[in-house]
Amino acid sequence: MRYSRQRELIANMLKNRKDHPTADMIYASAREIEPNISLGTVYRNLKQLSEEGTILTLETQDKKIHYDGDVSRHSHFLCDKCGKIIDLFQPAETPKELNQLGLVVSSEKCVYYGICPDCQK
Amino acid sequence: MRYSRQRELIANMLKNRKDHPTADMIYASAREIEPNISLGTVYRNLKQLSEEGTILTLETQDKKIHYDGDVSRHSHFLCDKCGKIIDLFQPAETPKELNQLGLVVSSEKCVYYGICPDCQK
DNA sequence: TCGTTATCAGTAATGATTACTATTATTATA
DNA sequence: TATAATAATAGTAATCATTACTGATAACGA
Repeated sequence: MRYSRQRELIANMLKNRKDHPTADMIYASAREIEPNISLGTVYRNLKQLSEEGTILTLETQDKKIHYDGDVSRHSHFLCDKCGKIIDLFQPAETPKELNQLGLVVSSEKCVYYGICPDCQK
Repeated sequence: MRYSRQRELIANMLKNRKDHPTADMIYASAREIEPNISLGTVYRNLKQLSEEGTILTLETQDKKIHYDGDVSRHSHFLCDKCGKIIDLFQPAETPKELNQLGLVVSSEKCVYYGICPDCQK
């Protein structure tokens, strides 16, 4: 993969913020620094960076993909009402500790990613 | 919520199958029994049923929502290559046990849902 | 049985994401 | 350092899963 100023900008922006922005939010921020960057470029690079493992994705109920520049091991809390995303770093991931953070948890979704036995052949 | 033949059909179909179909897959199956059911009806009812907690959703990388009629506590394995979804019932959710199932796990995503402190006020 | 209204079928609209194309920028190599 | 090969880009059009809309139908309490 070749170097590109646009990709570097996008990656750095994600590393320097603690929220979980969508593509259009990143596009808006990137425009302030690189006024001619296009939305397609943002999408393409977000896809590349996430496939590389440089950033993470978070598929939520709002039909938009949220991106996370923090690839350290942590989970997320998603508010069913306002859609807010809260980082959960260990060891705050037991029902007790979640309650102590003031979070009322109603459900939990855990997904593992990798290669299945069929595709390993 | 009123009774509807269409909603009952959709719910029953999901309860009776062990895969994780998308809306259009459910639409196709439903058409075989209820030939005039519309795609909009399928989407509307899937949304209602999942908001109720009768069924679960699984947001994957393929941009389609997958539905699961099994609401018992379990996780999922998602193959990065073929997109296959595999149910993981406890206690098969430790790295060791996942390996014993022949699954090479490269990453893991855990999300909790509920109401955040702000929205509880 | 009747009135209210949730639900439906069918279709149009939405909107996030991807594809396309001519141009520009990176990088390996002479 | 100049050059050729080709990723990557900006700008725009297309895709397609999902939602919204509308007039007709069906559930169900009174």
